[in-house]
Amino acid sequence: MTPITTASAPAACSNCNLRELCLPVGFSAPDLERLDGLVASRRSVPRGEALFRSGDSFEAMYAVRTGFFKTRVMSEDGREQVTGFQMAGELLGLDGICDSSHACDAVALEDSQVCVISYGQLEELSREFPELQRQFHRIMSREIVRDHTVMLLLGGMRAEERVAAFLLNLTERLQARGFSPSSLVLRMTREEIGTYLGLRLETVSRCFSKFQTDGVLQVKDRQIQVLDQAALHRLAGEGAAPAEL
Amino acid sequence: MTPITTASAPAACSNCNLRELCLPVGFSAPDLERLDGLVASRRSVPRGEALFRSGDSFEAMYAVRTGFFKTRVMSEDGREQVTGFQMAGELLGLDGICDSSHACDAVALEDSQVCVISYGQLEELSREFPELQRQFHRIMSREIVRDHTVMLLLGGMRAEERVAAFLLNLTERLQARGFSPSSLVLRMTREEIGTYLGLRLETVSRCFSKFQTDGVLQVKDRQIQVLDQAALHRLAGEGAAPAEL
DNA sequence: CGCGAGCTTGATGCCGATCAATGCATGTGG
DNA sequence: CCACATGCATTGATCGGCATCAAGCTCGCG
Repeated sequence: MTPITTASAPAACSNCNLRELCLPVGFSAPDLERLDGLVASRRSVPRGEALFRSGDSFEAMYAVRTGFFKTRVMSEDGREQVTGFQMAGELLGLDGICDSSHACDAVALEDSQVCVISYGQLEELSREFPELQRQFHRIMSREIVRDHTVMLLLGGMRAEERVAAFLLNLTERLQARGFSPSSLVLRMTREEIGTYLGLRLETVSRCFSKFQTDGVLQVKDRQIQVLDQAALHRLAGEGAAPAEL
Repeated sequence: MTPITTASAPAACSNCNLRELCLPVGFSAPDLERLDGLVASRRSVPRGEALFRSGDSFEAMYAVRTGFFKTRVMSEDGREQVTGFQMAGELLGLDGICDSSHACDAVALEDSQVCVISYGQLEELSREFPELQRQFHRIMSREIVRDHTVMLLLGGMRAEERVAAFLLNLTERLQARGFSPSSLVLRMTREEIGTYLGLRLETVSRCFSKFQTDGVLQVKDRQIQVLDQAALHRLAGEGAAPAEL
């Protein structure tokens, strides 16, 4: 159902530069090699293609190696809700475990590459390596906590707060990957942002414009400069926390 | 920080009538006894008290044995978002794994009792019993999928759709526990429902009234009769699915 | 009995959806 | 190279759903 390019390379966690963000956090060099069996192969997903779709049988999980994804669920009447954006080092497919078939679509927003992680392998290695078991649980737990934060956002925040919180979250994650916290390129359209935040694309656009005239942002298409991070924090509802960076 | 009554009883999964809903799904009788070490103790939580609070250090998870809970997150400015309601057989505390401290509050909506499940124990037994490992992963995965459904609801549905979907979800879960799908007693206030659904309590109340005048529900305080389940499905956004039950 | 918590119902107003027009890239085929 | 289509973004005008404010009700309880 998804016959997509399958580029096989000598996949290995032990020499991957994402290992501090991904599943093998906290592994020492010797153990790391034992982990290499975890990643069966890699897979390329061209921009716009789905890595998996709702209903696909669950066979593996995927760690983003390069590129950018969105996940989305659909309602019966065709409405789309984006449930998250995933970048390098983040795991996709956790939704598939509970009933052996995926519950959402994962779509590449740019040409991407993922590591294919067999769930069966992960189960086995988890029994052998408590550290891996623990880390996997942490990742699932973090996803739950993240979802609760989004529920808070969708349930009660107004448009400007949502957009500010969204941008802050993006910059934090980019920063953890070594990028500047003040300059970013959006990988998604205004509509996709809106569908994530429970807003229309026009509202997202207006927020960007407002933030720009207020001197908080510099917006040029998808290129964003954060001019006043403290203000962004304030807008997102945080109690005037002084940015220490 | 939460010195609450600690009623110790001979806790055991093997003779628990919730074992088909809870962690030990699919265990045969002999293995079940090995699982009894999982539940260290039970704990009673009076109505209105917190089982744990955001920031509490994470030491264990909890399976609801009797009673009813809500979980909630707070924003810095004091707004509350209810992230879920939990009934018998459901697990609380999964949010605590990711950074060893809880990220939400769990509050009893009526006098309740929970089984205390040591996370350390669960890790160990998971290595020994692949079935348990699998079931635990399924539960976390299901929580993620559930959260995505709520995001869909909060992101795009209007008030009546939200309330209808909420009621349907409740009746389904009650039915899985052997209760009637057409008669239920709400354990929570209108305000708590609203805070879950991203609505004000007045709006929730108006929806109930509307459903009643439309002949879909019979509402008397917290006592709800579902008169037309098919209509409720339609209202929740499903494409006129004929209820086969 | 009186008080307060929770619920219902009505009147008004605001935020963001909706509708609509324009601009601006990029791509495509004549 | 131009004419045209297409996708994405911006901006304005109007509208509607739900929040907000307000009043009164019911019920349980000290």
